[in-house]
Amino acid sequence: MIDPKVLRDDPDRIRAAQAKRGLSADVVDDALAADGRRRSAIVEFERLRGEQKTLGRQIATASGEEKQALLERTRRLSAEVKEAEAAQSQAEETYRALVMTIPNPAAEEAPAGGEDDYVVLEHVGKPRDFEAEGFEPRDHVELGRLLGAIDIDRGAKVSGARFYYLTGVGADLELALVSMAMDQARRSGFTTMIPPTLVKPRAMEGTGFLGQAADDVYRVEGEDMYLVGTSEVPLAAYHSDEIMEAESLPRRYAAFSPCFRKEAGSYGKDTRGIIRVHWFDKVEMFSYTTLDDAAAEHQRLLGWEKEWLEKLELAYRVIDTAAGDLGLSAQRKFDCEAWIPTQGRYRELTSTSNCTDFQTRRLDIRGRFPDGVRPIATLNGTLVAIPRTIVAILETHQQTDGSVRVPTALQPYLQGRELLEPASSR
RNA sequence: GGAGGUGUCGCCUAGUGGCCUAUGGCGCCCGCCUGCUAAGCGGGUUGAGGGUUACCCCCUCUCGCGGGUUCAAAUCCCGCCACCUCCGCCA
Repeated sequence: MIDPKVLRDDPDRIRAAQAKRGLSADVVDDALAADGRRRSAIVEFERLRGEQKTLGRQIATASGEEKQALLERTRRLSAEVKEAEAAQSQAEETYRALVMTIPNPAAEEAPAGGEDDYVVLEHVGKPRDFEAEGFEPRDHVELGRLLGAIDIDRGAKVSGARFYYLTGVGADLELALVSMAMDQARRSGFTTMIPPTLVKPRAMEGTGFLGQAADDVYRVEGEDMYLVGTSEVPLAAYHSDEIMEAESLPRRYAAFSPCFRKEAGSYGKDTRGIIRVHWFDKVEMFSYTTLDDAAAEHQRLLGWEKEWLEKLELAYRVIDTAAGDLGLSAQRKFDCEAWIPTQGRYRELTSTSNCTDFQTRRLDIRGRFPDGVRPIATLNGTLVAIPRTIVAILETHQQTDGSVRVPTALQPYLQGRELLEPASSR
């Protein structure tokens, strides 16, 4: 949720922020009007309630006719109070519903515009030149089949399109990547976590996934529960309704969890392979810190993501996502996109967002500072999203015979294996 | 899933319709006293919203959550949630 004070005192700032994302500013005016109605409803209720309390105290000590007269008066008043209270909660609900739809204003540094208006910040590593090496790279589907690592056909048979089995060395690869990621996170000061992935609406809404993003979310039939699309959700909600001691910040968590996404609206996109799937496992980094430190923490998260990709010896670039592509909660977002040889382009492998106080306001998370209780910031960043990382590793490190070289840093997590070889040649 | 119990401030706790504007203790903060420390003494210490807005101040809400009864609810009634104990089931 945006800062209600900013909305009230400096609505032009929110209007400009809407424009930068390519959104209408009408909601700003609607919200301002609703805020006015809300405040007058509060004043009216409090006036009546105050009167009721005053008279109530008199009744307690009055007697006889005086008491009867007071009772007569307060009986009517009681109904008015009830009415005013209902009007107040109605007005607050209307206001809240409007404000909740307003996205986090993008950072000044974030590029304006939509999906295609990102800015490339840097390239790291060089995409492997298969032409110069004189062979046609196989795609991950074929490599996965050769290695006995990915079984897409049976995934479809059992669960449908966009599902897969990781088998044999594929399963080993996931466990290795997860262990390696958790090791890195632990060394970097993160508390490792295994969070629940079925959550109540509050957690979903608090992290900004129930608004226009709700289409992409699995809801459990017959229960008020959702399957999370990222462990950002349970990690953000972890400290909901809490006041965190300022000196305990930054607090960092790294969670391993499955992620579930409907992928609504992506029909026909990435239908081949495991680039875009309904379920995958992920290790996610999550930080709680002060608003002053948030931008610096964002750079740290990006730094850990880069360290990770470099250890996997992948070529990638970093982009600064444009305002319109930020999602509801983020103020700024960096994506690390790895080069996928058979696609001839960079694809998102990790993504890190600075959500400033947007989620903490919704989840009632604050910090206790020497000068009082104030909002704090949350940030999230992918360490490893398994399927896409497997795609990048297989395709990047493949050899002419279909075997795949294991990046040095990963070898200790794969029983020392330096090479993954096709099942038939073993 | 069934039965019973519990839910009050960071923690413990008093509180059975109006004198609750919620008690006391611990912890914490400020001050006094004091060779130092401890003890002692005095004061402060939930959070949110609104009025006003430099500050002060005033008001409303907040006793797990939501309803209801009543002129008036921490207190009475109903529903829900969480935890504890037991039973059932289960990895």
